[in-house]
Amino acid sequence: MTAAKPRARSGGRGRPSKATGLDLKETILDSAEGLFARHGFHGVTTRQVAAEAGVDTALIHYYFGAKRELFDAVFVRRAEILNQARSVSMNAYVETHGDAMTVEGVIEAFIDPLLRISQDGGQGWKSYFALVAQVNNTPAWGGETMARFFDPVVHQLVDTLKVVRPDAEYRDLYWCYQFLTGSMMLALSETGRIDSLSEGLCHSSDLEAVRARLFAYCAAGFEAVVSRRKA
Amino acid sequence: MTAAKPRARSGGRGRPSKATGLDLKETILDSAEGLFARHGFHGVTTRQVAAEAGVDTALIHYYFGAKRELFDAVFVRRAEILNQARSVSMNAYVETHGDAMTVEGVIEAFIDPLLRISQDGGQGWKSYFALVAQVNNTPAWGGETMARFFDPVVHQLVDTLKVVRPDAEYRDLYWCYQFLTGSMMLALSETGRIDSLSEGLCHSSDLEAVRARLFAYCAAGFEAVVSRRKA
DNA sequence: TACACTTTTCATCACTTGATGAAAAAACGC
DNA sequence: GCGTTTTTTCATCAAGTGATGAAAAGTGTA
Repeated sequence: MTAAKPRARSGGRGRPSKATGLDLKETILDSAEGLFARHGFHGVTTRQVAAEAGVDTALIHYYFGAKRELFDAVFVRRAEILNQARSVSMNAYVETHGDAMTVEGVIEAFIDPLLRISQDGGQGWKSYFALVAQVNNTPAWGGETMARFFDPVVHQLVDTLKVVRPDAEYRDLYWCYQFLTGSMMLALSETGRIDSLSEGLCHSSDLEAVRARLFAYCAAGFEAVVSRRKA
Repeated sequence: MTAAKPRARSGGRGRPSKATGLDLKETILDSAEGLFARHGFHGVTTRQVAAEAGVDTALIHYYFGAKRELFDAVFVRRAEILNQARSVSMNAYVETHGDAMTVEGVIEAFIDPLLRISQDGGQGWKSYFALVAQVNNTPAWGGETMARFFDPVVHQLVDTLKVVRPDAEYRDLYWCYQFLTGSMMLALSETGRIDSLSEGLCHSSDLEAVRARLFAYCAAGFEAVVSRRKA
């Protein structure tokens, strides 16, 4: 599809295209990311990745080894950026609000970085979120992969929520997190389903609409579960 | 794994194994369902399906044609049962409650049939829900598939909610439905992620715990979005 | 038994898959 | 320039892919 000429390098501008190998590596990761996001791990062949990156098949194995290692490289590339952004956001919220923290505020600090990155980060990030959503729903090996990369920041969320609502049970917090992540991931993956379902009334690419509703939605659901259990 | 002997028929009990073809067809669908649910469409080969069903590869093509048609047969087999159960449940709720309908009641009538079926329907249904969840997060062809089978009952939900909250905007209703379905599908697919995340505190197979929280969670989120937009 | 019909198996095809070793090309150090 | 190392291409392999036609086995009907 987006076929690249075999030897088109880094824009032909600025530095005299010194780094020959490194940006090809990134190009391969970009192509793999988009394809994996659309068709899943097994739905993509190394030849497709190579073709879209404008590169020989063997080069993929030269840089990344086996196909699964390529996938992991795609997954890990943005995971750390993501985790750091969320962690920073939540820490900032805790520091600036102190005793005035609210459930909705904490949830917003947890989700909003992802929305913002998706809005400002270009197509690569959108593909990545679709990829994560897919992995999240893969029973076979998705669970371990998600846990390996995203457990710490989730625990940070749960612990912060526990500070805001000290009488909440951890069981409830974890269940509510699961509900939250289901909604969030589906929104971030922008499947386009809501577009046809609502007959054009909503657009899954309209993350501003998500922002205007998701925080309040999750926070209210959250409070309801916690208080109901308390009663 | 669950290898079946090539000629083990319908339990060896009761009728003298008259229906030779039809129950083999079901056996193939069962095997395909489980494998597709775990590894996705592209992660499964017709040979694997045949092996687990204890059947020759060619028989799959004899009954279902191409691999994709097999997948569609798996998908459609339970979709109608599902839709009817939900439709019946919602109609019953509307009839029995009339003016006393609540948002939470409608949502429960929409979700609870799925939870009940998953609890009482055996492993086949659990696999099926995992499969649907996976399709729901597949950008390539998942959207059309979901729309084709599940749009009507969703519109029924949205319309009923509109009756309960006449001043709500359809845009909000559709967005809230998307949040709801993200949570619901993740819960139904029982990925096991919450088990390790909560360090044993929660179990994704515990649908009773889901029932005790999800309805209230979604309903409260719902009311919050609707009333917030009104203000 | 003979016949028609359906179901199941067997053998195989044309093609794709992930992967590799060796050669070629490019980049680098001097 | 020259030797070395890294990067990229080429040719190819062994295994597996979905699919099919023809034969075999089974089933029902006279």
